[in-house]
Amino acid sequence: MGVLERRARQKEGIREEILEAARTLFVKEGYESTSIRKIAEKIEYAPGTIYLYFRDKSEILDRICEETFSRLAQKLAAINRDQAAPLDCLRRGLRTYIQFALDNPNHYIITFVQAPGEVKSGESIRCEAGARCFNNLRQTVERCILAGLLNCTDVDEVAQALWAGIHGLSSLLVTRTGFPFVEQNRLIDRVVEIQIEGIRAR
Amino acid sequence: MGVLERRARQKEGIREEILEAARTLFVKEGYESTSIRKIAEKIEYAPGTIYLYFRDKSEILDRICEETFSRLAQKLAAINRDQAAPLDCLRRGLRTYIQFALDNPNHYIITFVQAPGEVKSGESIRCEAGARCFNNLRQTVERCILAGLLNCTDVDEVAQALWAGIHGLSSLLVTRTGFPFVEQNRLIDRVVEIQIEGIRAR
Amino acid sequence: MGVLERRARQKEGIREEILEAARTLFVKEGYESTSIRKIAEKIEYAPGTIYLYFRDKSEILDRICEETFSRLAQKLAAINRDQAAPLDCLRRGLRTYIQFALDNPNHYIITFVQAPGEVKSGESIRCEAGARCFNNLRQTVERCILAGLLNCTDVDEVAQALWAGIHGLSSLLVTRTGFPFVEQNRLIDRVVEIQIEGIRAR
Amino acid sequence: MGVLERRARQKEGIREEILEAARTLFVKEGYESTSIRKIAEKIEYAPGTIYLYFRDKSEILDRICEETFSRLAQKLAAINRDQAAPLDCLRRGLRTYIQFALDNPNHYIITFVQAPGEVKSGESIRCEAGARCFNNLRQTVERCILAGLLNCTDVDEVAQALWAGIHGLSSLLVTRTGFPFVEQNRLIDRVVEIQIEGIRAR
DNA sequence: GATGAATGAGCTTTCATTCAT
DNA sequence: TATGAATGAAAGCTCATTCAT
Repeated sequence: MGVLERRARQKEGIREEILEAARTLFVKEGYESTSIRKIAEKIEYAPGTIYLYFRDKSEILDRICEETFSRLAQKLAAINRDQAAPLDCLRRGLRTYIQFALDNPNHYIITFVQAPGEVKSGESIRCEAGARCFNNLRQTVERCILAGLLNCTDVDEVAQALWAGIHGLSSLLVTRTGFPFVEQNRLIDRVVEIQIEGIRAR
Repeated sequence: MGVLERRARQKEGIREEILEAARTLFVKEGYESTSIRKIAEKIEYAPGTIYLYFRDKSEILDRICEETFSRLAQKLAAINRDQAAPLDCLRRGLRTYIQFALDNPNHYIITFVQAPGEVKSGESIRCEAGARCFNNLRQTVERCILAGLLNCTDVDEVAQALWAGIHGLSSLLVTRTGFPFVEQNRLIDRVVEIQIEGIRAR
Repeated sequence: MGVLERRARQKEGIREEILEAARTLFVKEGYESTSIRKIAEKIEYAPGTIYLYFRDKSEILDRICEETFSRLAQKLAAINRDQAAPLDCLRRGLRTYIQFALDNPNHYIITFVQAPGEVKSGESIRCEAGARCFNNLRQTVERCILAGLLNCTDVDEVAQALWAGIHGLSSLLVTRTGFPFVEQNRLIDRVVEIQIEGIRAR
Repeated sequence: MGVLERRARQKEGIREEILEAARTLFVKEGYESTSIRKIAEKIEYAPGTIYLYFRDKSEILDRICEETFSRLAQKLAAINRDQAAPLDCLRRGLRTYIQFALDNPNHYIITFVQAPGEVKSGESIRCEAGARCFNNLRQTVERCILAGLLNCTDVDEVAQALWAGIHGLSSLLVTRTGFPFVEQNRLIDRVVEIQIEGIRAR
């Protein structure tokens, strides 16, 4: 891409370009191995330019995580607003979560998989944002319990258990790409059904 | 004890010290952020000394992963050999896996959580070793299916779904230590029961 | 030299400064013993700065050799174009070669004296460039042979023998500076005359 | 080679083994790139053992050079003692020098080619030893002059010019092994004849 | 806003050398 | 005599970051 074309880009788009480039590189090379230089090269700007948009490298990571949480929370909130049968809502919520991970593997890995200890700053921010995200799942579970559909009445216990199930599948699918998984949709169906069947009152 | 023997033990001791220091730092700071210098400092040796025991940095990681897989595989194999009711075996296998993660959080994170892409060398070795590890779970599932106890007859499908469930819980518990989980044992019980109830034939 | 003075230097001169410093050090300390740090120190810049101008250490060496070959080839080519008596051309060519070595001892040592085996990269490039350089001498010899002036008609044999003679003198003069040579010009005259007399038809 | 065989070697042979291994490595890898460790490995001893025989690395280099000069000087002295026709003696001296270089390329490169500046210690020793070596050639030249056979009566001037010629050929042949030289014996004959013809009185 | 030259600290790794055994 | 563990220094190189322009 030539200089002129680059100049023609929307100026306010640079921030997004940086985030996108960083996201890709953070996952492909790892956060530590991704240098500001490489990000700058990818978007064809000088290294110094990055610092006009972000305080430092870790802030880029923070923004990526925030953005991820926010987008996932939005998707889950939409399901919450749905008036369908609670158990169907829950099922759809689980699927939505998994699908989000598959659709945004880079986002997911950076935000949900990488151990927080690997990153210096912004941890609390991300945890709080993660909690907001988690609350959507929690509310759907609550509706199921209020409707007497579950075999356990502790909202948090169930919500956390479900989160564990779908996070496990999501993280394995996006990080262990070399593993010989059975056909993906079948596996997703199975995991979701196990969770639903496993909590249903009988 | 002869001089040679004592020397050999001393040497072995330093090796272990290095591995232990590395394990801690790899998790606290991440593999990339952990420098040989920092490991050497922690055990109060000169940086060069590390190279008397390990070819390079990645070999340290390889040894840690190998050790982890090997220890977990051993635990799971023991359960496989048990002649108890298949479903009980399975239940115990799931618990054992989770407990292993809780007992060896550093091992678990490095080996199972960190995205393989973050690490250059030894990947295939670790993946193969991981597969061996997974096979133990698979065999237990097979026994359950042969006994007609499950609602699904695809061994791999079930085994992978179960792995997802327990890996999800394990990784969340060891990496999201700041998250307000419900009482740990209760959560573990719940997750295990969900998986078992979710696959049981009715 | 102070910081201000350094700042005042032409930016485009830094490349040359690096090359000059490297040339000196490569000869004084040897290529291997010359560290990037030492080069940087000599020109009063940070080590990393070198890498803004050269990909790595061997590229500095490559540039120095290239430059040397190119400059010598140019000088020799000029003599080739001369229409004087062939034997006079040849005599002048030999003198020019020796004078070049004396005028650029560092260039000469690095490019012609240091054993190629000591250096890993760029070897073929330098050998090829050296061959181009040698061809100029070869052409002058050819003219002498075609004019029936020599006692041997094998162009390569004569050219290589002459090269040996003048390279021997050049390399001794620039490397064995402590040796009690007779007065330099007299020695040069003698060597050149020996070569010319030694190949002349009688 | 096993440990037992190694133990069986003559103890006083270790010094020689070290020198031989060092000689090979110094030329193949360069002095700087040859580590004490590599020398020790090659002879299957511990690094520390080297220091029982040599004060430091540079002393190894010194001993190699000394040995080389001594052996060459011996060969040339033998020719000096010969009572043949002076010019024949000289011719044989030149050939002997070149043949020595070809027979001991490693020795020759280390001692005569590598710029003295590349090496820190022992320089004066080697130069002095080199001078002793040179004196043999000088004496043969003197005999030729006393017999009125040469076109120049300055012993040093002629001797140094001859040294230049044969050193040039020798160093090119042993260092530029990739260069497409004409058949070696023909080239040697030519160079020797050029030197002899170039100094002969007419 | 954007540049890119420059820095200083840090990296992994190798080295010559020492010394207790 | 010989070992080999250990060291401190230094290597080549990359980094996040700054700042004059």
